[in-house]
Amino acid sequence: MPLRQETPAAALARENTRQHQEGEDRRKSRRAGMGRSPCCEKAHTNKGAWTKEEDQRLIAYIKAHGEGCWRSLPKAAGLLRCGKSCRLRWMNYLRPDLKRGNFTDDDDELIIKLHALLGNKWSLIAGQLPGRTDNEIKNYWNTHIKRKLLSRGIDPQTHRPLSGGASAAAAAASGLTTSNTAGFPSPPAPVPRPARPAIAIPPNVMFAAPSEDGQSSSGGSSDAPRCPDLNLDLDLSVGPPCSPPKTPAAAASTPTSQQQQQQQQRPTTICLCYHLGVRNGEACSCKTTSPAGFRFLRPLEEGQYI
DNA sequence: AAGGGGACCAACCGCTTCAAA
DNA sequence: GTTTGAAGCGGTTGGTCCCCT
Repeated sequence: MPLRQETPAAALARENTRQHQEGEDRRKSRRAGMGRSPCCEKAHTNKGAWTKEEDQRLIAYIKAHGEGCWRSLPKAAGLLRCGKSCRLRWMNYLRPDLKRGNFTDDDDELIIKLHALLGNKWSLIAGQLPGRTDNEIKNYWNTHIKRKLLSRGIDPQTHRPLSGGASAAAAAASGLTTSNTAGFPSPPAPVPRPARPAIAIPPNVMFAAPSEDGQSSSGGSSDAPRCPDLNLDLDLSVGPPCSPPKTPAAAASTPTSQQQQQQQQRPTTICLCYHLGVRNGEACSCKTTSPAGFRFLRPLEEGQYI
């Protein structure tokens, strides 16, 4: 699967070369076509590619003071960058625990399964792949895995078979998706904003393929594109189970106050996220912690799927 | 050898979420 | 309960590299 292997040394060399070639002029003009004014109030913040010196300053500062308070970091570190830019650079490129290099086939499959479960929640997916960043996985998805799935006849958004053969593949490739017909819950569509997933997956979670009729089919036939092999035992819930997800059509409509009331009246269940080490709000919206140490899961919102 | 086009990926923007005031 | 600002996230852009013709 590797298309372009790049060693760290090569990457550095490439980076240095690139930095050399990039002058102030290009830096200034680079974003000329893009939207609103920068997030930072400073007119004199640098943009574009980071220089080696900037990288070193950022690394040195974070080594000395740790991460945090990105807003004030640039000034403290002597960088003419906005905090967001510093954070991004650190998270996506400079962090020492980053793993560079190609994704393995196992990584591919894991990403595909996680995407089937979580949708475009790249940060959550990245959380299951140590050393990988959300940006990296997002790029990798868009450049490799999408194509891989399309070649298998699978819609990368819905993870379901494309109907209509080549024409459907072409449609998917052009950003169109075919309708779902198999009744398997699809991951949240990207637009509008994907639904917040309610469950976070630890790295050791095993996936078992549910078949169309709800039976496990982990050893089943294999040519057909497989739905995500999710074997999440959710029997931990206390009290009656949550209401089943509504249809996508229902999900599309904005909740009325009556719906919101009903939502509030739904029973609570134990939030797995708490035990999985997911930060508050990262995989669910629950906030409270019971005296017994459990956080309670806010039931799925309209249109949310697990 | 040169040019074109696709692939790759760093970095940006805009939006949402969250917590403090 | 409301406001505000920082942090974080996802979508998108555009420069560079590489392969093919």
